[in-house]
Amino acid sequence: MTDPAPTAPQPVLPALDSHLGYWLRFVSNQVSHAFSLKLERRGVTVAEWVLLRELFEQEAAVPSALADRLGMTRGAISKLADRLAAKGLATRTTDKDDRRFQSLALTPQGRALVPELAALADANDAEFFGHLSAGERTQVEAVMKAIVRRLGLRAVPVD
Amino acid sequence: MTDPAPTAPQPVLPALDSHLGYWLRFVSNQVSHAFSLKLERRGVTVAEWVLLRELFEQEAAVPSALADRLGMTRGAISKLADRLAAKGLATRTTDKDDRRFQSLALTPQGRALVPELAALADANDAEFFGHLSAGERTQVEAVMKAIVRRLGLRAVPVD
DNA sequence: TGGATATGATTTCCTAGTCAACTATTGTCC
DNA sequence: GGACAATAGTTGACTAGGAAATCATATCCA
Repeated sequence: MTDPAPTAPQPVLPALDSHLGYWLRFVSNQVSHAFSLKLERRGVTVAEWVLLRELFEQEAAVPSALADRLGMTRGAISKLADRLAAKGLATRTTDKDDRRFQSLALTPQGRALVPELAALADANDAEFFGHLSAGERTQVEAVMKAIVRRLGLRAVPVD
Repeated sequence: MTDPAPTAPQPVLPALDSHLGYWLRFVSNQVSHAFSLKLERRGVTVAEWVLLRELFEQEAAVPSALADRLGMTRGAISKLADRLAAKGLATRTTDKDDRRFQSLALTPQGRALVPELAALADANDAEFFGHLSAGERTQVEAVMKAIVRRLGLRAVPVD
């Protein structure tokens, strides 16, 4: 660990880009950012899109279950629901039987919007990954799924 | 586009997890989150780590150049520098010749800390990707690098 | 019945960014 | 030489989220 060269005072670090995580984050950030720009033109954020999509498939959903599923806090869901409601895309209704519970549901506008946003998501994915060969695609996807499985990860990635 | 089945009112969306970007973000988020937990124990955030690392290699750096390189605004760098200074990890000095310019540099504590954090980064990467075969690693890395190159992306991924 | 407890949602405070306005300094060019 | 443009950094208003306290409702059980 001696350092005889007077012109090289600091030890060398392992290169940042030697980490696979670095490249993943790099690409992933760019993909997300590009997508957020597309969504922005429709007045929607990525988090909002994720929630809208959940509601589209569930018809009506309980906020705390959504929080679990999306890996967000209940507080965050609460505010997100506020925003969606303000935009006229979703509504809250409190459960008749147990008034602690709410259910969130899409408005007709919200329901109409989701497929359009889904098309943007498809386009975005194609933009970044469409040129990959089928082999590359499945290989990368298999590796990612294996990691998820191995570590027992859950939760839809939001941000 | 008619929908004859009364029990299936909504059209089906392309599955979210059919997107490669979905899996990338999923894994990438988990990697980042795990890393942020490790850093937290040393009282450092991910953004701070990235900046510290840059300073470690550059000896002294101009804030606005860093902002460019890290894909952050000058305002963010300014506040980040505040925090690093408050923690005694970096210092600001204004350029003698052009007093608009500053240069940021690590303090001895900052310099001492970086290799420790780098070890955490190594450990984190190994935790998620260490079990991959050399072939898988290089394959995934090659695909990511190709995407970066193809789209002419720059900027170190921070968040 | 009614008080402790549990649970869902909201609210408040905090952090860490962006954006845009602002300050300070330097350079330009008449 | 002096007004004005350009550039670096800072600041303030705003946004989105997390953590923890709080509010509302329901359940349990003595």
